[in-house]
Amino acid sequence: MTDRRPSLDAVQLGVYFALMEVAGLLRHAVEQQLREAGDLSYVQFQLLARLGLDSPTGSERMTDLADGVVYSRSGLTYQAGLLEKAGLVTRTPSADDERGVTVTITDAGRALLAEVLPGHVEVVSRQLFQPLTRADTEALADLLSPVRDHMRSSPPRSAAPRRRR
Amino acid sequence: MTDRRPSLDAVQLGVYFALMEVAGLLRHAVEQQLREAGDLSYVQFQLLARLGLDSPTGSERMTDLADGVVYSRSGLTYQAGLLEKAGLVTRTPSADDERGVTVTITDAGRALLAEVLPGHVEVVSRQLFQPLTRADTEALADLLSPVRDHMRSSPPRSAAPRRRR
DNA sequence: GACGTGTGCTTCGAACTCGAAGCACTGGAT
DNA sequence: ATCCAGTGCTTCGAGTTCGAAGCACACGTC
Repeated sequence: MTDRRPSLDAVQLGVYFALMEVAGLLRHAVEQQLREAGDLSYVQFQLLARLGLDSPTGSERMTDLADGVVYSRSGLTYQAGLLEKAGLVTRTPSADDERGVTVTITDAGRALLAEVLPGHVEVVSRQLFQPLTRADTEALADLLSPVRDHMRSSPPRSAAPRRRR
Repeated sequence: MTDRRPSLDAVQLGVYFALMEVAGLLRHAVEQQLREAGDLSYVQFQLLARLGLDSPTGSERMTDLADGVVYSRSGLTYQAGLLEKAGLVTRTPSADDERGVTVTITDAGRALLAEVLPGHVEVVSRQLFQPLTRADTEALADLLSPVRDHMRSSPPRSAAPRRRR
């Protein structure tokens, strides 16, 4: 019988730390650029990108958005409020489910997104992909995908068990 | 002449998003475990781990710590204060440089670190490495290392230009 | 050895973040 | 039809985060 107690060897620890450090540094670099280019926080950019680029309709429900960007629901309410105040998105009650709120990107939102995107891409390109060959990038994609899928299968934040009353 | 304007293709975009999502989800999972096991935030754990595991002496200067965990200096002052109040680290003026502050992990800090580490490792192991083979892990290590080194070479946070007076 | 720029850390205020609790609607069971 | 547990979102309070400004020391030049 093998050791049930999982442990991490040096390589694994290295990967873990490197992953977190890379993500942290990248996020930082990106955050700075976004702040300068469009006065957006990273989260706000993520929300706009998700609505403007990933979603065919430009709309999504709050919870899906929150899970998509790995963010707390209450935090999303706050950020969505800011974006709405800035006229970049609109919030409307969902058609089918009266509880739900649908967030939709506005034309102004799309315009701002288009404005900051080149610089954003530039930073990511330089920081993340410069040291990687084409083949490296593809290898990385193949390695990260299963991990992401695996992690997603864990119950998402929104499914956090509620306190028993 | 190739296009000077960097752009990201679908694969690169996927890698970028996957990377950030994986890091975010992993951080979350780990954060929960740490909170339950030892009432530590992720940052606090990182600080203790860096002092207790990476540093031979168990000490490091504030700025190095801040850069190491990708964190603002002022934030580090705050967290170091909390850790000190909890008796997990000590802060003493540096011997050679009167401006510097050396942070050192205490025995209590080491004890707590040892206590939460197994659970931490367990979470990382399950969330991050379960879908990866041994070879995958090594490949990932080889891919992330150059990226991390590349990013580190950019001026660190602490070197942020100060406002001209 | 006095000056002045640079660096290390802290303080400060404002903004952000989170989970818990609360409110509103849904959908299945009775 | 009524209940009630489940879900979607917001509100709330407490804690955290950041950059800018401030203070103290270091190290170069003169």
